[in-house]
Amino acid sequence: MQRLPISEVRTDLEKKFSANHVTILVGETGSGKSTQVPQLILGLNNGKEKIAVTQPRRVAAINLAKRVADETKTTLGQDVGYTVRFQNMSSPKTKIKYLTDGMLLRELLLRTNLDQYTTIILDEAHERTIITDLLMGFLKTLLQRRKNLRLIVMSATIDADKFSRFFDGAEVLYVQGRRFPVQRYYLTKPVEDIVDATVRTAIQIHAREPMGDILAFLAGQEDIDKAVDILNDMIQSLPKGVPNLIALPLYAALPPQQQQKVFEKVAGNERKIIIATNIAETSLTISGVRYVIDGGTHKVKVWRHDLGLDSLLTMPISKSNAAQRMGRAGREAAGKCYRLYTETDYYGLKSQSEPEIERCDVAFPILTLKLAGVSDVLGWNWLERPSKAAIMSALMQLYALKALDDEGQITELGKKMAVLPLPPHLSAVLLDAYQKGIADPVLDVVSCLSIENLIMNPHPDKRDEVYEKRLPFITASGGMGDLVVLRNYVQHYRSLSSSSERKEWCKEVYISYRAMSNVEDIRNQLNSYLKAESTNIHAEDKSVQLGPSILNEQIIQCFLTGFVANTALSLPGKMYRTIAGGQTINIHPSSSVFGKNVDAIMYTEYIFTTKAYARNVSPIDLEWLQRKAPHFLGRRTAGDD
DNA sequence: GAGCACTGC
Repeated sequence: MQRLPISEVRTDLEKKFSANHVTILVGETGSGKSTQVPQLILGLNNGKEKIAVTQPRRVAAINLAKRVADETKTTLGQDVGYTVRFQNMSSPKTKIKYLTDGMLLRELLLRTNLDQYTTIILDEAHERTIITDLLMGFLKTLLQRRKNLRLIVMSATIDADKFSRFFDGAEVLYVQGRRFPVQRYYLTKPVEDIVDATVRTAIQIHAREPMGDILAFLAGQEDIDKAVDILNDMIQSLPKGVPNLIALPLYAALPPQQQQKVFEKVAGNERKIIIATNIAETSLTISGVRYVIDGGTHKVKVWRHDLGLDSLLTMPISKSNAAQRMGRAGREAAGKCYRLYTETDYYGLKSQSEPEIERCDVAFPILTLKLAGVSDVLGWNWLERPSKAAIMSALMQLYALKALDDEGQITELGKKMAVLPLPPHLSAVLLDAYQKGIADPVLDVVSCLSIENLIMNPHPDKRDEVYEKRLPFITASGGMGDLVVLRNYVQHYRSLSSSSERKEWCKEVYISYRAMSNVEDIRNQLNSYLKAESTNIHAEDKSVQLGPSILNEQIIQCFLTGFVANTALSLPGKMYRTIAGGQTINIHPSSSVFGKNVDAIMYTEYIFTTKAYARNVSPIDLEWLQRKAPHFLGRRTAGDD
C-alpha cells in the first residue's frame, strides 16, 4: 500500500470495520480513501471479500479501478475491475469492483439483493445525487435482511452526522487528507459586477504573484465568455517584459477539442487562467493550479412541481462548494484563494447545497421505489424526503403515463418503463412506439433526447455558415418540428460510411461527434433491452412501409403519449398558453418552429431562464389532442379562468 | 430573437 495518511490509522480502521456493520468514513480529498479502503477491507478476510465501490461519475470509477489494479500489480478486470454503462471490465471473480452508483442501483433492482457482495462502499456520499440517496434508503432495508453485509459510507465533508443518524447511530471515523495550505482572501465590500471583479483579480495575481495557473469560477457560459474576451483584449496591451497570460473558457457545452486546451501545459514564461463553471469543482481536475478565484455563485436547476416547469437559477454556492473550490488551489503546492464576496457573506452561506432529490422532479425515484415493491412512498425511509406536493405530482404524472393504476400499484407497463434506462416520459414514448411497430425511428429521437450537448451553439462569427449547413435538414422536416429534424441528423450521420466522413460532417453542422456516437450506443442498448423485456408484445416493425410524412406524424403521436401534459395552444403574438396549467410559454429561438404560426405545439422541455421557453417543439393537430387528452381541452371550453 | 450547472442507467 502507498504511504498516504490513511496508512497511519490502518490498524484502527481495520478494527472498526471488522466490528461495525455500518461505518461512516469522513476523509478529505487526498486521504486516499477511495483507493486504500477497499484494499484494506480485502485484507481483513484473507482476500475472500467481494467489494463494490460506487462513484457518482464514470471516469472516476474507471480511473480508480486502473490505479488500484496498478497498485496491486494485477490485470485490470481480474481481481480489480469496473462496471459502467457500455463498459464492463470485471469478471465473476472480481474482488474489488468500482461501479457508478447508477449501475449498483440497477443491479439492486434487476438481479439480486446484491448477494454477490460482502461489502458495499458508497463513495462521495456528500454529493447527494438522487441515486446515492436512493441507494442509502434501499441499503438500510437490505442490511436488516443480510446480517453479514458491511456498508461503508464515505464522505468528504463533516456533514457525517446526518448519515450516522440515518444508519441508527453508526460510528463516524475521520482520516486526514494530504493537502497543502491555501491562504484565503475576502473582499472588504461586495462588488456589483462579478465579471469585472474576476478580471481585475486575475490581472492583479498575474502582476504580483509567482508563476502558477489561475482557476476562476463563474456561474454560466455568458459570464465566462465575457470575462475571457475582456482578458484577451487586456493581454494585448500588457507592457513588454510581463509574462504572457492565456485565458481559456471551460464549460460542458464547449466542444471537446476546446475543453482539451485547458489541460495543455503552457511555456515556462506563460501563465494560463481558466474560467470555468462548476465542471472544474468536481468533474475535471486541472494540474498546475495555484490560485483560485471564487465568484461565489452557480446555476441550479430547480423543478417547480406546481407548474411542471424547470427553472435555471443563479444562486449563492454553499460553504461546502467554497471549500471544494478553494481546495483546487492546494493540490500540488501551497496556494491562494480569492473569494469575491465578504467574509460576512461567507458565514451567511448554507453549509451544504440542497440535495438533488429536493429540487428535481421525482417521477423517476418514485417509479423506482414502486418497482422495488415500496407501496407507501411517503412513508419510505428517505434520507431526505421530497415534499408531499412533489411526491403527489410524481404519482399523478406516473398515473397519467399508465405506469401506476388506480390504487397506485405499479402496472406491467410501469415495470417495463422502470427498467429502461430513460426518464419515465421517454420510456412511455418508446414503449408506445414499440407496440405500434415504429420503435425503430422513435429510437433515433429518444436516443438524441437522452444526450446532453448534442447540438452545439456556434460562435457568433460562424453562425450563419453553420445555419446554412443545417438548413437542408430543417427543410426536409417539412415543418414537422424539432424531433423530426433530430432524426434527420441521425439518419444522415448513419448514412455516412466512414468515421472520418462522420467527423467532418459533424464539424460542418456543429454537432458533437462524441455525443453522436454516444447516441448510437444508447440506441443499441435501448433496442436490446426492448427486445429482451417486451417479449410478450410481438410487434412487427412497419415503419419502412410508411411514407415519410405519415411516419413523422406517427412519431409525434407517440411522443404525445408521454408528453400530453406538455402541450400549448396558440395565443396572439407568437405566444402560447399551456393546456395543463394555462401559463404563457414561448418557443425557444433555437427551435425550427420559432417564428412559425401553428395552432398547437408539443414540447419535451419547459424551462424558465429569462422567460418560460418550450424546447424541442413540434406542431400538433388539435384533433390528436382531442383524442389523447379530451379532459384538458374540455376543461378549457368550460371556461375556468 | 436565446445564449443553459452537473451527473447517471
